[in-house]
Amino acid sequence: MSNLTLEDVAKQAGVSRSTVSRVINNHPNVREDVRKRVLQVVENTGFHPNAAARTLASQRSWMIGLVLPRSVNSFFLDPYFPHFTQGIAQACNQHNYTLGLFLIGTKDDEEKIFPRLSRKSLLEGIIVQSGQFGDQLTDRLMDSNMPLVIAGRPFHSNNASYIDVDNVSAAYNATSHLLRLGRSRIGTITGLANSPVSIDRKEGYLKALLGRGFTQDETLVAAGDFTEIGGYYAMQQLLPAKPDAVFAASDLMAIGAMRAIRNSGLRVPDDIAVVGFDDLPIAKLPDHQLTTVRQPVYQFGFQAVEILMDLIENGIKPARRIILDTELIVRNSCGASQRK
Amino acid sequence: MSNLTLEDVAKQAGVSRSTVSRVINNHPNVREDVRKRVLQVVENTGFHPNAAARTLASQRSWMIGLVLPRSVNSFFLDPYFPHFTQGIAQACNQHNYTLGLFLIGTKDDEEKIFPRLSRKSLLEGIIVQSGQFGDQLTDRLMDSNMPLVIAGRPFHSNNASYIDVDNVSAAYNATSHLLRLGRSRIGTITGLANSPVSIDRKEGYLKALLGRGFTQDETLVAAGDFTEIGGYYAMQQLLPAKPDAVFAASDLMAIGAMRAIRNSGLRVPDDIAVVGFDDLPIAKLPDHQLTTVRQPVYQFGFQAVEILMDLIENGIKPARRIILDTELIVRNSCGASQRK
DNA sequence: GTGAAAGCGCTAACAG
DNA sequence: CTGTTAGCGCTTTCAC
Repeated sequence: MSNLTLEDVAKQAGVSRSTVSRVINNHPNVREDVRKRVLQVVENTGFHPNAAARTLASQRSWMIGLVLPRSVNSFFLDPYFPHFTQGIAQACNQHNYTLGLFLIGTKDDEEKIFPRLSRKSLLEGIIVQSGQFGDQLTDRLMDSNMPLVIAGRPFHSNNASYIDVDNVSAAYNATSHLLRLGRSRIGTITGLANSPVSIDRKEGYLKALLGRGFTQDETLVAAGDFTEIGGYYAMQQLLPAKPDAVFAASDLMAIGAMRAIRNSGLRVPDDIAVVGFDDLPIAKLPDHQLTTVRQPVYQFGFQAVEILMDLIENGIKPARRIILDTELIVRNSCGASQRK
Repeated sequence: MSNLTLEDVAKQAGVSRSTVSRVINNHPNVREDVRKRVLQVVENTGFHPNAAARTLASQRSWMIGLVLPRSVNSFFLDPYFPHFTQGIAQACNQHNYTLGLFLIGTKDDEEKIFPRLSRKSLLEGIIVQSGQFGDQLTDRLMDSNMPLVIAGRPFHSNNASYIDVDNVSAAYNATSHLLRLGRSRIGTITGLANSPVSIDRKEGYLKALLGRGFTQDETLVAAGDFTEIGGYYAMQQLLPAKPDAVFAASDLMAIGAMRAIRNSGLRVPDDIAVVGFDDLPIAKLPDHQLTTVRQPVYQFGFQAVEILMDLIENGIKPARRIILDTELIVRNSCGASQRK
């Protein structure tokens, strides 16, 4: 099928290999009729340049990688990731890049895959999902001087480029909203322990409470893991503390929490108001009507790619940092509608 | 960092480039002490072979692609896909292959991406999700004589390799189960129109009904699209026909259907029994307790890769066909537990 | 068991 | 504007 080479096309078009190369790479300095003639042959023969040869000669692979470290095990549980991936894939399509997907399952995988990630001959750049503290892969990637964009601020941001939302103020706003609605025993369900997202969201939550003169109450804080079931258990843990509201660090956990609340015979939002984080499509289902912090997940992925392109084209320093806006979407689960 | 070449390593180890090549490729015919010496240098220098050069010289890229055609727009809505992708990714890790992800969004994407897929210089093989009828991409891929595994039987299986579950008997069993429980007005919510999965599952459903002497009743058939909301609407459409059971072609649709049933003031399973398809983690949530057909989604992905490896190593003919087993998982939504 | 040499198919100066 | 000429870094005969 496609064992044609530049040379073959050149011969058929009666020009040199270089000219064909110029044509397929859209270089100027080719006479219009020659260009047409070559294009014609390319069309007729169905010629496509050999990717490996092109990469080798030009030192550009037109490929980037999306890496999900081991600690991010919710890839297939949290709808967040498919959306995020979708944004990345679309941006790649638009920029004519190929996307490599690296889901790290085990320590072993990590060892095997790392060399593939860090050698420029395969990837021109990497987007890595920020994970938990102690995630060595991210650290090693940061040291590899590959163009790298971290999705979500990393632990040590030593000059690394990343994209994030302002989790602290988002959580602050969400919690403040509950306070304004008159709730006074507000709990929180945090995300995966030791991850920057979780830490930041908890910080925003606390800031709102302390700012209103409340004191920190550890019985109102429960650890989740970003999963629905994790939210369910965390809520069960919270119930004895008699909260009248809860801020969950993800929609999935908020939904789990609502389930736990209802199972215990209480009502949402009458007895306990709930606010989530993400605004995934499920949040707006009539069953949930979840008040939540909307973050532009798709955009998040899309822009991560654009930052990466910038890094690739213009060098990795200075580090680029982008903070996307969030928005509080008020539905019924927080009880706002009932006050009117 | 890694601008080292074989030549550099060779020099440092006092051998020739070929020998180093043999060592890093685990070829026999290298004296043990030489091998050790070379390995030592490789270790010290952190040498990693250039992927592009290797691909060019050996004509092997050690990379496969996962392609989701345009008609498969539920990638980020249906948890099915992340699970499937996870299986593929794990298998790739195990076999030391790199996975390329190609999410086709528009006709334009398709045109741009197709050449990347069909030239062997980038990918050694492809897994494509079977989509709707008229999905040109899949047809073109089948014609490209690239090693290709279709996930879910394609429309025209002209000698293509694919992996699937026996949707007809799975649906037959699910429906028969409802019949055995005494239900007599069983509706179905089909998947995306014009897709083999949907057709097969509907066929199994009908077969069970007809086999029991029922006649086909079109008012008991509603079209969904594999989404939750699609299942919801489809169920609303079904309600006037007063079904006492419904078989949905996916868990997500089954969940949407249950929501519609409850919203209309009816109970599951008392008034209407529900059976789904997939057995995703959400199916077992206490809210749903969904009786469903379990298909091994992760395995599906994993084995798709293994078939592909076989195609790559041993030639694409004859076509390989694998049908995975399903299992009916009985929970509460079908009403089985209440009969005892 | 090891080295020399010839590519793999393309890009990119450099001449002309 | 076009062709010639070197590579890009590796694999793989083929001698020795």
